[in-house]
Amino acid sequence: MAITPHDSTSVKTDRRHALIVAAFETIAERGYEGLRVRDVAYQVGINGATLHHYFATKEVLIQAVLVYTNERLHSLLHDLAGTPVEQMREYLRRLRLLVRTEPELLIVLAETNLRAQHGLAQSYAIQQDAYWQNQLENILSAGVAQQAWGRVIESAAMAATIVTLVEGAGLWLTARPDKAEAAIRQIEQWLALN
Amino acid sequence: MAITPHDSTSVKTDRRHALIVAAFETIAERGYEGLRVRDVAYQVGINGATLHHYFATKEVLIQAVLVYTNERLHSLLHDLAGTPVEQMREYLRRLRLLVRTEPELLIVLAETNLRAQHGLAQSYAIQQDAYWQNQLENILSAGVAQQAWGRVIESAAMAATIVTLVEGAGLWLTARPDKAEAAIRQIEQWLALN
Amino acid sequence: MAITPHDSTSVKTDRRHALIVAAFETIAERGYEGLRVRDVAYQVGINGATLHHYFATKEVLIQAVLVYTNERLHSLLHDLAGTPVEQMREYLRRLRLLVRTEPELLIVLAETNLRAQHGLAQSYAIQQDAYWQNQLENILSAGVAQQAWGRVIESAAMAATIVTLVEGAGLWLTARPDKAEAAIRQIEQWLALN
Amino acid sequence: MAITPHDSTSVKTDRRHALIVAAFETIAERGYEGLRVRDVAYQVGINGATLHHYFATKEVLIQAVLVYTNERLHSLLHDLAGTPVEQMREYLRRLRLLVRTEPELLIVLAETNLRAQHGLAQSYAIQQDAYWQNQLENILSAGVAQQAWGRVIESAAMAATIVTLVEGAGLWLTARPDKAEAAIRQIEQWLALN
DNA sequence: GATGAATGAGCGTTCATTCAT
DNA sequence: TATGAATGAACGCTCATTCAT
Repeated sequence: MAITPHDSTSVKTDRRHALIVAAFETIAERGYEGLRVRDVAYQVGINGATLHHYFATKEVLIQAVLVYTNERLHSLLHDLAGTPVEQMREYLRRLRLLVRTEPELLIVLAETNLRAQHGLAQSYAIQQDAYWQNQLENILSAGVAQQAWGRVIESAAMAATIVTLVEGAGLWLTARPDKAEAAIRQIEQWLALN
Repeated sequence: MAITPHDSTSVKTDRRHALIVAAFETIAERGYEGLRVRDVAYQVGINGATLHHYFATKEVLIQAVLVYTNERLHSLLHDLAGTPVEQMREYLRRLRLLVRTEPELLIVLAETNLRAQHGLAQSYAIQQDAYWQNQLENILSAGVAQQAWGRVIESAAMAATIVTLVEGAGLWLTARPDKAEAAIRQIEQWLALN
Repeated sequence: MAITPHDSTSVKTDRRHALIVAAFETIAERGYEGLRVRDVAYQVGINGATLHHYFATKEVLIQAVLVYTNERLHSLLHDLAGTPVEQMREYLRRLRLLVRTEPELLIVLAETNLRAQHGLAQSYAIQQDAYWQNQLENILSAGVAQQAWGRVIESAAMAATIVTLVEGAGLWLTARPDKAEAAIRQIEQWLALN
Repeated sequence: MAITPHDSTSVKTDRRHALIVAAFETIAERGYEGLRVRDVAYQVGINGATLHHYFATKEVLIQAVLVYTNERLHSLLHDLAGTPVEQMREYLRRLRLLVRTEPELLIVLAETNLRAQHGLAQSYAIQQDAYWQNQLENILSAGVAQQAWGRVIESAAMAATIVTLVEGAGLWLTARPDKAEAAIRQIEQWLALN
């Protein structure tokens, strides 16, 4: 049987990751308003001071959460195969799953975008939002070339609308999760995917 | 005829209102995260302790801001006259004006709805959101009866979509005000108002 | 019998003064290294947070201690009457008294000057030191004009030497108080005052 | 002939010495108030924890700095040859050089003596100070026996004055280096060495 | 009603020290 | 010997709230 030494590098990475996730969950649950570094540390079973080994300041931790959040969000766009119609169908399928199993993601996204309106990490938020919209636009315009959507649509405007709508639904994922479902159904209708 | 001095009741009311407005503006600028009762008090020229004569706790002040915000928001729906088409046209005109001249309103709405996801004043937020959506739905269904929208629409879904879309745009009013304009234009297109 | 209401202004001034004195004494006893705002507050019987009502930051408190220290030190130079010889005699008498009854003053002066070498409040320290030296030089040169010192002295150099010597003695007031006495005796000898 | 690698004892000694020097320089630059063991360790290229292999506690490191400082200071008294006049001339020449090229030494001495007033390593400071004064007194009294100083001086008092004056000048080496030069010139004048 | 003073609880952060590897 | 990880105790400071005047 092979020796499987615990790789010390990954231990550190793991703990960093655990802290990011704990902070992420705290933000989802209590918002930035309720984020306390001590609590985050306790959640992963370490002392409040130890957290500063991994993240020099609270703000650095938050930035790591931002990256984590956008990575997860953008991963919904990865490896979409087939025709534009198939790609959008798959994308909306993933979105639906996300809303049901990981609503925290869209909540944290909302928290982050709102925070950006007050100047914190604003340019990063804008950039990530633009990336999302562009990716959708690419799929949509490919479909337009094939007259795939069953009606005339303007790719850029539709992409913007989808993004804004999903972001708006993210504001309500705890209190009114049905709003997200309604939004997704609406998108399906616009693209004649139902 | 007797002199009618500014009676003390209205003085109190005025000051309460001034405090609500100051809190509202602070939330718009810095978010709930950056709301300090002392700052609010200083903005209206009173001592931080004096504020507690008007609002027992910070939370009570915030609730008053909630009421104020929703009143202003719902006032966009007041006195809409004429046909459903005219009513929607007027409503969107008002919305456009709001976005340009008082973006704070939608920003505070976003802050508030997000906060409600963490359990604070959640039922109130749900109720106000439902009121907004219902009012729109009423206009839209009246239009449907007259085949006013140039195409087949489902009133309830359309009302929900409009509300969610505007709320989503509210997340971006500082960093990307163009998103709100795009959303409104999109709504006009759905309703064939352009 | 007259009513003697407790003047609220002086209450605030008194507490500010008490905090300055408490900080002064802490510095004398433990140095800047051992100065804790909480301890200072507790010494005057108030909560650590309350101290910040009177001094916004620790640094502001320290600056107030600096002013207090230099005022007390320079007060030794006030109202020196008579001939230059009499003035110096009186000055050294006061210095001797100070060393015996309030050695803290010269210790805090040493702490402060040393701290200034690391850049903190340096210009203030230089200015206060220059004032001290100038005042002495004025007396000494007046005496020179009257050939009062029994021998030829160079006023500026003598003033500088006296100041530096007293400051050096201040480094030892706890462990070797005799060094201050020796220094003063030495000065008397230079000026033929004994 | 066998290879004689840098034996481990001297490696350890070297590193200890490097740490002492680094601590010494940090104290000169930022005072005891600004001394951080981590910083000292990083300056010599080791981890903060590793420093504790060489010095069990911060206080032990500081004591080593004390010894180092006094050794360097007393080395100015080594190998003074010739007549008392020649010895004092040489001593003051060295002192002048020290002030210009290694002001840190007198600054750290001041920091250390001041710290001793608060009870830390007090007896050691007293002892070292006494040694310095005695050595000077020996030279001065030898000169007195030869009527070397051009005037009547009291060896013990003069030695004490010189030490205190130099210590006082040490308080100002950064902000007012001219004070040290003035002090040395004054000493030369007292001993008719100019 | 209005205020200055006061407070307790808590916050993000620092740092000398310990310890398993 | 050397280190990264971890910790407890503390620090300066903030803030909503209370209270006597």
